[in-house]
Amino acid sequence: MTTISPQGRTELLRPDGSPVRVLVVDDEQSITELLSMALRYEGWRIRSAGDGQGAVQAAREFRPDAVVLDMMLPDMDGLAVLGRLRRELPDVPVLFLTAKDAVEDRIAGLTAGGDDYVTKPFSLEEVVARLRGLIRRSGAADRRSDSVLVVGDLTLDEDSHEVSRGGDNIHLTATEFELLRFLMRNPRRVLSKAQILDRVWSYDFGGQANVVELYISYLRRKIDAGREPMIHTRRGAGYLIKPAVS
Amino acid sequence: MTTISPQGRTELLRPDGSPVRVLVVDDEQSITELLSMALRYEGWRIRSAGDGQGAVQAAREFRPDAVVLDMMLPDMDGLAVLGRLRRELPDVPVLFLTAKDAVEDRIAGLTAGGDDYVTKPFSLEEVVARLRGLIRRSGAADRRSDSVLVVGDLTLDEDSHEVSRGGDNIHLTATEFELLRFLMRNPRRVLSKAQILDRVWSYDFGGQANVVELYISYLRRKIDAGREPMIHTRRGAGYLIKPAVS
DNA sequence: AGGGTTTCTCAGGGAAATCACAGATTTGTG
DNA sequence: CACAAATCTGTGATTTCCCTGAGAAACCCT
Repeated sequence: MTTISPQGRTELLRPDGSPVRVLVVDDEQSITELLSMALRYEGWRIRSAGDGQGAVQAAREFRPDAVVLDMMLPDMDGLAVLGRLRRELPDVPVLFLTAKDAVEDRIAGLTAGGDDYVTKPFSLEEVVARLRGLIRRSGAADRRSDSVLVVGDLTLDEDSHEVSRGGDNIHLTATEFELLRFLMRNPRRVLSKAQILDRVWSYDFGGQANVVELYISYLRRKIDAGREPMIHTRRGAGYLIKPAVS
Repeated sequence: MTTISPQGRTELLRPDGSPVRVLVVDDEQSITELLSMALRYEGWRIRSAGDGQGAVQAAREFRPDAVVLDMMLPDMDGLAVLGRLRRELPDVPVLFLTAKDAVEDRIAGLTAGGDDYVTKPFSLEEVVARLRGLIRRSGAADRRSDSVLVVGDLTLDEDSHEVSRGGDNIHLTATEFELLRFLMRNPRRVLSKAQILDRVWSYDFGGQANVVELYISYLRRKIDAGREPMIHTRRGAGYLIKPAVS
């Protein structure tokens, strides 16, 4: 089921109305903390583990609806952990975290069951979106929830990556797409440049903060060009998106 | 009966609307896990067994609509297992898994009754497709469901392996065919290279991920050449197929 | 054995995306 | 109105990703 929280954010709930449960497994504490924060903010219940042992035990006790699993753990091989997790939780989808350059060798066969993966360093927007997709498709959350975000006459389909405004198709690059998704998931809410940077860019991004301005500019050209603007600047505070008819 | 799930995926159901049941028998646990995940994702109910004993017992209790049976089991000869299964489940189709170099004529005799076989190492796309075919033809699922995929003016017949666009017949190699089938079974959905690799190439494929790019390139030459393109690249995300007229 | 076909690796070229930089523009303030 | 701060955007360098030609190896059929 999808509900609208008092703050206007949408969150997934299980069919019985209880919050979705996610287990996060990574040996770097900074990563588990980062992810836990972000995923709790989505309205999910989070448990984390720092090694394979702990992961298996947490799986047994916590009965998560989805797992985020780093493939590089200190005590066990990622595949071994996966096997043990599968025995505990046969139908639970897994989102793998892998190093950028290790993608090809070990992921083979892993995403076949409908699992998914993201490479480190990731952006939170990416992780959250993938997890939402996995949970949605696994049936842990109500299947009626679909993959299309709508704000005014602007739509964004998370499955097909298609964006259109007033019927016109709009092509976006990967970064533009993620930025717009973040805005559209928080309509009518001012998002600071820092929030956007933390959420849309990967956690190790070391560049200039004005990339956000730059990408807002790109988005405006594609989405607001010649139309009633939907993306607004709140000087000194940030940006927000809302339907054109205010 | 064939239904379209909310996500746009098609899944087979039995005439009474309950999910199709499949028993997977293999002594390598990695294989049963891989298959279980993939087949569950098709919307089927799965039970697995690791030897002949377990298979016979599971057949008795679980009453599957189809069986995937490795012919190399530790405790019994494959033929013996088959015999015992047949006694339990006289009309249930069997998909055999055999080593590449196994004696083919023996298998050929077995498949005469409407069964089928796949050689190891297999691709999931292959197993799923064969299984769907067996189930469809056995009558466990509604027979009205047919074997032709259609996207725009492009059609692909899973039985005859014929592909045509706008009336023109197109010859595809085996790999090209499986890639196109996978795309067409997920129209308008972005599929990552990892997903494609996991699904279309065999589970032990250790090669370069750019075979996917290469085969996409081959497909384009045959399908999109001189026409409105149907295969699209989403840079940084993957590929998708959709009708040309958008 | 031999020719045709298919699968796959490798590597070069090219296009697209990302980002830094800097100057232009806007906005709010006194 | 003038100024400063904040924001916007044009330009181009760099990086990343994708496409495809060429050829080697495996396979298949006769």
